[in-house]
Order: sequence, then C-alpha cells, then structure tokens
Amino acid sequence: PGSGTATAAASRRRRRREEPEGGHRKQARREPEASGARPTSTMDGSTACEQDRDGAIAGHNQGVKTEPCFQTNSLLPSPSTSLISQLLSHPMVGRSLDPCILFPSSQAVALPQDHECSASPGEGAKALTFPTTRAPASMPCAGDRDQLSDQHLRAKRARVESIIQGMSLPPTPQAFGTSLEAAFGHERERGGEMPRESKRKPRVPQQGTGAAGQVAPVVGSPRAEGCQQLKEQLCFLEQQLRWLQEKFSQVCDSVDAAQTQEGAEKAHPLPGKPGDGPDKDSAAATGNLCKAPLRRSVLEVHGPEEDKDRGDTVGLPSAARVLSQALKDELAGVTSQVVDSVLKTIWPKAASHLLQQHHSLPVSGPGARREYFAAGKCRKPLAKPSPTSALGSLSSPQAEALSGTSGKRPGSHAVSFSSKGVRKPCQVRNMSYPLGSHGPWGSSSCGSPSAPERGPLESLNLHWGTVKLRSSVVRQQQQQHPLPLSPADVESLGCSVWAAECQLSLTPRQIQEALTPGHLKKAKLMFFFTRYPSSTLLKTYFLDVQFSRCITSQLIKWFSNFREFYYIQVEKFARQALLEGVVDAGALRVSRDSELFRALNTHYNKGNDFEVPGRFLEVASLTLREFFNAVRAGKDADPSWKKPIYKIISKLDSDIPEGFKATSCSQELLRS
DNA sequence: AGGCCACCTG
DNA sequence: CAGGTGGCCT
Repeated sequence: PGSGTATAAASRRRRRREEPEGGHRKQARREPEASGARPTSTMDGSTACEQDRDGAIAGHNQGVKTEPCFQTNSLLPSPSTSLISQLLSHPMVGRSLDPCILFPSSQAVALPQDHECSASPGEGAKALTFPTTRAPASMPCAGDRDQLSDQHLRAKRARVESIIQGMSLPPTPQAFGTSLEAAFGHERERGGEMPRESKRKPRVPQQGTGAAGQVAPVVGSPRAEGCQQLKEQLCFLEQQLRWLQEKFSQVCDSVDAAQTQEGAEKAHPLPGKPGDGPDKDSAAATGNLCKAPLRRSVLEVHGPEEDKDRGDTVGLPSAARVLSQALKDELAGVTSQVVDSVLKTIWPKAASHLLQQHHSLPVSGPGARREYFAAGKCRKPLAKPSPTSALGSLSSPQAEALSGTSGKRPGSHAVSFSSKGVRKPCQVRNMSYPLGSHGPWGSSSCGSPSAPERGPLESLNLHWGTVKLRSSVVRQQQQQHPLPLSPADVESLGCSVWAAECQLSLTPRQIQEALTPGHLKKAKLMFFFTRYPSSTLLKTYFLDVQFSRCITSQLIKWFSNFREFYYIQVEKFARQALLEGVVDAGALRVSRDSELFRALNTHYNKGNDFEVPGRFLEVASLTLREFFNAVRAGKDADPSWKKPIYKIISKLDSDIPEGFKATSCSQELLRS
C-alpha cells in the first residue's frame, strides 16, 4: 500500500540524479515519437489537420468563390443579388453609358459586390481577383499603356467573373450572419486562437494587395478600356436581365399554380415580358429546379404566414407583386441554399436524407439540391468505411455484437458501462458503440491499434462541421424531435443515430471555454484507450470545448499526468512482483481483480461506472511485464531505461469509441 | 518558434 | 493536478 509513494519517490530521486544526462532522456522521450506509429501519426495528423484547416480557410478565402457549392451550383439564376443588384444598379449603369463615367459607376456597382463577397464567408473576394494578374496592373508603368490596358482588361474580366459568381452566391446578410458565418467564420475565429493559425496570417496582406490592385486600375482608365468595360457591363446586364426574365416567368408560373382563382389576372404577361412560347418553356424548365424549393422555403421560413405574405401584396400591381414575391422567394431560397450547402458540405449523405425528410428544415428541394450537390465538390466525400456498412443496418445490439471488437481481438475492445445504476441513453448507446466503425477514420484503423493514418482531415471537418452546425442551423431545431436519420445515413459517418443526434446537439450544448470536471472524467476514461493522444485527436473528442492554446495544453497535460501515474503504478507493481519472487514475466497479467488494476481503475474510473476495455488490460499487462523484465535485468540502472517501454506503449493506443465525441458525454459522465 | 514530452515540485 | 523546466523535433 504505502510502498507506492515510496517507490515513486525513490524513482524521482533516481531520476533527479539522472537529470544531468538529459541527453539520454531526450532520446528516450523522443524515441516513441520517432518510430512509434502513434506519435508519428500524431505529427502527421497534426500537420494534415493544419493543412486541411488551412486549405479550408484558403478555400473560403478564395473564396466563397472557391466554394463550388455556392458558386458553380448556383448558376441557377436565383440569388437575391441578381434581382436586387439589378434594381439597384440599373439606373447607375444607365448613366454610365458614357465611358467617361462608366468606370466610376462601375466601381460603384462592382466594388460593393466585391466587398460584399469579401466581407462574407471568407476574405475571399480578393483571391478571386487574381492578385497575380492584378498585381502588375496596380503598379502602373508610366509608359506602358498597352500593357496596363491589357492587364486592366484581364483584371476587369476577372472582376466581372467575380461579380457574376458573386451573384450566384447567396450574399443574404442573414444567411451569412447565421449559418454560414457561424459555420466558416467560426472556424476563422477559432483559427485565431489556434496557435498554428497564427502562422498563416501572411495571407491577409496578400489579400490586401489584391484589393488594392483591384481599385487601382480603375482610376484613370483610358477610353478604350471604357468601351471594353461597357461591353462587359452590357454582357453582365444582359445576363442579369435574362435571369430576371426567368424569374418573372417562374414566379408567374408559381402564382398560376397557387392562385387559380386569380386566373384572369395572371393571364396577362408582365409588360415587356418576352414571348411566352419558347422562353416560357425554358424558364419553366429552369424554374422547376428552384420553384418548388423556393416556395417551400418561403412556407417554411414564414410558416403558415405564407399566404398572408402573399396576401399583403394583393393590393400591389401585378408586376410589383410578382417582383415582391420573387424577392421574398429568393431571400428565402438563398437562406435555404446556404443552410443546404453548409449542411451538405460538412455532412453530405446524412444531410441529403435529413434535408429530404425533415420537413421543417428550410432547405431547397431535391431538384435544386441536386444542382448544389452535383456541383458541390467542396470537399471530397467522406470516406466510407465499407466494412461497417453491414453494421449500419443492424440494430444497435447486433452491431455491437459484431463490431464490439476492433476487428482484431474479439472482445478486447468491448466498451460499455457496467450495469451499475441506470445509464442514460447517452452512455449506454454511446459508449458501447462499436469501436470498429469509425467513420471518419475509415476501416483501415479497425484492425490496427496504432492506426497510422489516424487523425485525417475528414474527422476534423466533420468535427468542425458539427460544431458549426450546432451553433448555427440546428440549434433552431433543437426542440424538434430527433432527426429521422436511418442507419444507412449514420453508416456513412460510422456512428450511431444517437451519437449523430448528440453531435447535432439536439440536446442543447454550450461550447465550453474551459475544461470542466466532466471533461476530466471523460479524459480519464479516454486514457483507457489512448495514452498518447495527439492534440488533433483531443480536439476531435472534445467537441464541446472551445479550444485554445491553453485548453489544448491543459488536456495534453492531463494525459501527461495520467501517463505519469500509470507508469509509476506499473513500475511499482513490477518491482513488487520481482520482490515477491515472480520469475516468469509471462505469468504477470493484469486482470480486473488485480491490485494494479484496482489502483488504475480507481484513478481513472472512480465510481467504477465504466467498464474498462479489455484492451487496456492487455496494454497494462504488457507494460507490467516490460517493467518487470527491465528491472529484473537491471536495466533501471540506465538513466533512460524506460525509453523502450515508452516506445512500446506509445504504439498501443487504440481507437476511442465514437461515443466519446458526443458533446453531451462529459456532462453525462459528470452526473454518473 | 512552437508543440510535445518527461520529469520535478508543490 | 498544475506549474515549471529542459530537451527534442519539425
């Protein structure tokens, strides 16, 4: 009993004596990382994560624009900008027919949009402005007018492109202010707090120059440029006009369908509306893609008030009413699209089903979504853990029975709470979730505890996405009944329906800014699975924590302390066994009723409400034997005698059940 | 330079 | 368990 402290103290004294030989120690410490699959993957994962995050950010920088979801797909002529900007810009453009005033006016028209874009999801617009092309243009060479002109033209073209693309974006303030900003802006926010992000800041200045270069060429533009500009403007307007027309016809159709009683009125095409024949057909065709969704969006956004909304416009002239409705529809539609895109981006498959089934979700219908999804290759699809597919269709118990192992040692990974007390659904279904099926990490990690490819990007994406979702879109749905996700949906994520709900935070979860006792408890339980978690991994499993440098290091520190305690305990018992005359290291086994286990379990699983995975017993047994052998061989004379042991143990981390990712986990654990 | 680790100390 | 230190690694 008391010998533990003594042993530990002795160990410490010894270490202290060894201190001067830091060199050895370093090697020892570093060893696991150098060759250990775990630490290595840790680094990789970390780097990859960083890159990914970077990539993601870059993506958003370049933009909104890069985000194919919002861009390409939205070639549907729908975003509210198209209409609104037309209304706003028409007069100006009209005045700007004179090339002399064209540019100023074009600035007025174009720049705001650029800003709009850049101010939104990413500081992106600049990236879209092709800084490289633009850079020279922003440095007017006194004599080289042609070149300047040429560059300027290209710049203009780029900007027009960006304008057009911007129009296809949903720049609805509310949209960005809520879902999108919460989604991607949040990441930037966090990025600021994340140590690694700070390194990436240099990108900002670049954008700055991009923006500068954007304005520069416009000033003092020659007449030739003016013509070109005019041309482009006209093209641009032409396109907008086309869209507007489509809008009109589409809205008319919609009105037709909805208000048959107003047949007489609708029979009159809008003034100036092109022929009904072919145009109408094409418009209708286009409209079919977004009409239904738009209408539904309106209905969902305004709920039962839809009719009232329409009713409000009854007094207006038909054109105005149509326009009004079109604007409403578009606003609603844009909002829906944003929600749709965000959701789809971070959770493609589930989102798809979710969107289709959950009627209260203000999203676009299948048609429009198809468009978005088709073009929305924002992210590569989540890796599908094929081996788990079968599990997806099984009921929970079945799945558990089949996958309770990590594919290697049957039963060794079985994780579940003991029967003590009544477990909340969270714990039971969560914690006992099959370890073998970790969606984000794919099937490859099923068989090997070391899981070299741990910590890939997708998990992070999912993780952030989840957080974002929770904080933005889904929160509004929290009171709703559980989302009707089928096992098939969940299968793609490799986590249970419940876990999905949990992560979507149907139960409201606040993002903590500090670690709580619940988190500590959770961390301790996680230690049963991983002794050397990377910060990336931790971030993945503490989704309800707003990570900062401080939080991260605290978590790391926790595990460091856990390890310390663990190794001290094991060493203590190894020495004890030696003193007791044990000769065969193979006879040393850590069972659930062994003293060592009790010591460890008391420390990491106080309350004993979690069933320690068998795998941990194996690891502990191995550690014990290693210590035993080392001490018996007198290796402890070597200052770095623990190095090989650390190295071995560092490779024995196993996957952590997905259930630990549940944001409610920590709190539930605290209550148990 | 920053992340992570083991170690030591309180 | 947290603070601090020294060290390696990228």
